[in-house]
Amino acid sequence: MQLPPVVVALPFPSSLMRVASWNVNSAKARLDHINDWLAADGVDVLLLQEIKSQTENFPRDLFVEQGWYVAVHGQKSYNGVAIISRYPIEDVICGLPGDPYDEQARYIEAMIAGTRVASIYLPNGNPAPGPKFDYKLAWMERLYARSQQLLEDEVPVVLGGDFNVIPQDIDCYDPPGWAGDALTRIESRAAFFKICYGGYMDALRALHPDGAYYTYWDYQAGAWQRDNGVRIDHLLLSPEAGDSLVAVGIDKGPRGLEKPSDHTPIWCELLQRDSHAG
DNA sequence: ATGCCCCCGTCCCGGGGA
Repeated sequence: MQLPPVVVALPFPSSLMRVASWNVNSAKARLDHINDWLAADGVDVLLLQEIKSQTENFPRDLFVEQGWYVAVHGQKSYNGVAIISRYPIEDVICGLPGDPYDEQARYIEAMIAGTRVASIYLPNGNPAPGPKFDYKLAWMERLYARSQQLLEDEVPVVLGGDFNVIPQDIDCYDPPGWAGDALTRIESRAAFFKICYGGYMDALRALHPDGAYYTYWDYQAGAWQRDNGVRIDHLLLSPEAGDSLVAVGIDKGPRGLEKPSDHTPIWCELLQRDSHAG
């Protein structure tokens, strides 16, 4: 005897919110790629890193004219982060709290459709050991503190960006070759997992616990053609966001274009159980 | 062991990236 299909009625209207992160290695040099990807992907919130432009020079109007909301935290030449959203952006914080003397534009955070999102460009830290590695670890400790603060609000939180951490050897094409690097050192990995064990889910590993998934391929030595990649761009989800995770993936398309960024987007889809989105 | 490649600045090299 055939059983009738099970119908699950959700208590509230629901929709999906698609959040992506992309280190574009210069917003100006990648403007066409960004525009094309926004149009083609159906993304709702795009977290950008390494825009390499001052806040006032970011091509904000180009996106606003197409109906996007934009928040930017930039600086001259280096670093710089931004958020491009289909929904209004509220309550913006520029700069990672915890060090008023830190002038590097590596963090922007905002509320979008009931979800708290952050675009993160974590310091590289090479050469290690050294002052740049110390800066990286101090920055990660501040990020941990901020991540804990954000849990108190009990809202969905997405910490997305270029973390410059290769969490496990499986996330690297050549672990011995990367031994001792600031991206694989035990201190960097410990700081990354401290955030995770503090209550955040690595979205990609939550749904794909095994296998190699890369988000970055060096420009040099044919790394892309040889698939010599590493996984350093991550989406970390608070419990409220993790509970609603339905899909996650890496879009390798943009890395194969002409004049690409050396990173490619990582995205996730969250089920929205309220009326904010969609 | 080093550099390959790419982007920025007021610029034809050097710093930074990872």
